[in-house]
Amino acid sequence: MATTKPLTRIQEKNRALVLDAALEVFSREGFRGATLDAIAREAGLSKPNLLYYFPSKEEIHITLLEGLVDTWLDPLRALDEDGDPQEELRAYVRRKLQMSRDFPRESRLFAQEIVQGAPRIERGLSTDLKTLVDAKASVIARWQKAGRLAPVDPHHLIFSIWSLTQHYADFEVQVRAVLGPDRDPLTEAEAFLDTLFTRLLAP
Amino acid sequence: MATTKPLTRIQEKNRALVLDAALEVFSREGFRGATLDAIAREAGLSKPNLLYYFPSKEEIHITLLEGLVDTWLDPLRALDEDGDPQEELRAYVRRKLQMSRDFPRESRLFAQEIVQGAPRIERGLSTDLKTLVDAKASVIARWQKAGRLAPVDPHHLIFSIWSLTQHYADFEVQVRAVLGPDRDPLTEAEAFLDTLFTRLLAP
DNA sequence: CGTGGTCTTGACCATTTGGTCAAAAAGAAA
DNA sequence: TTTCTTTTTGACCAAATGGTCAAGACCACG
Repeated sequence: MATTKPLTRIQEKNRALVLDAALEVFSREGFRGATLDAIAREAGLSKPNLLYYFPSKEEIHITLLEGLVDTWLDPLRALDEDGDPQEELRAYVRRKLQMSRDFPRESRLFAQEIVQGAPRIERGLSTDLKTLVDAKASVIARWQKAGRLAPVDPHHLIFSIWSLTQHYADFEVQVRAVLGPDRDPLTEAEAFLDTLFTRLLAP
Repeated sequence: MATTKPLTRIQEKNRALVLDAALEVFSREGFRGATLDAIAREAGLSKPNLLYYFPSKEEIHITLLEGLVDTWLDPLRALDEDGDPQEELRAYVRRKLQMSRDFPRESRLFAQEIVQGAPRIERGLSTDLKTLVDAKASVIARWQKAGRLAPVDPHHLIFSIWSLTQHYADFEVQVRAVLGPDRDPLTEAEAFLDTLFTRLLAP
């Protein structure tokens, strides 16, 4: 097992610097489009210096994605079976939308990875992700069985939340192009999605 | 203006061959990840031969995207003001979902382009796309004013259709990973989305 | 046939890019 | 200061990649 040696202060700082720069570049250019030079420049380090902190471009990418999946699932984890079903789900939508607002780069990085067949995170997909989603789908199913929620397929309900919220981060350029420069997509989306899910979830 | 010379039969055939191969490779690997060698191999041509039909990698990509935007908007164009509002919109959803089933590569290619900021189709976005969407949004608004549709924001309604339907093509790997191998995502989606929009659109 | 255009390709090239290395420049510890 | 470790970098390298070119193969048609 990896006997993770404690990182020095400089290592701590510079690894974070690299990861942030890499997030910026990877999310903008994709894995293949991102160059080590570009990441190094963005991080304010020389290329060899960058490779002193990470052994390879791929390693940076993997590190980034691994940290991501967890954060990504947090809002779903917070779904509480003991709460009010409709309010719990609407709150989930709001949390996801908030992530599109606060972490668009992360959302796009993740989206690009999935669109390309998730070559670097298959593991996390079929295990961690599926496990959690199945568990929460069961919660939703129980709510429905108790008549507290409309009987729509729980898995697809979750997909719909993902797609509707992430759309505003991943396809931001398109949304802005269509709405024009004077409208605020995310604020409007919040109201729209609240209406949508209120109508969808009522028993 | 481009005095488009008539293409020979061989040109016709091989250009189509190249475009199909390019669609396959671009949609799988992204623009930067796709190599001319890979496209040539997929097309069954030599690299110089490929470049005999298209002057550059970028030109192939652009040709592909231009042909795409139109096809992409067809289902929306078909939205008919004189039809039944709810049925028209549900039919639009079905058509878009059908495209996710029939043309997932096209969907993914388009998605990747947008996620990366649409560097190669900005023109089409702020003109063609916006124009058409604004027009159809007006149609929806009139339907709503007549009390034939729930008063939800027309633009976001259209976004929701895009995101929900394209999700099944663009994030197919994720959807399959979560649903497991025995479920058919698209068939289930059709039923789910029909329910969703029935509930959302009722006045 | 032959001839003029179309199509195809092997060899080649310049640039980009991921990654290495040895040696210099900081730090830390004494 | 001295010494030992950690950081930093300029110079390089090999492979990959987009693209060129001249010459040959193929083809239509008078």
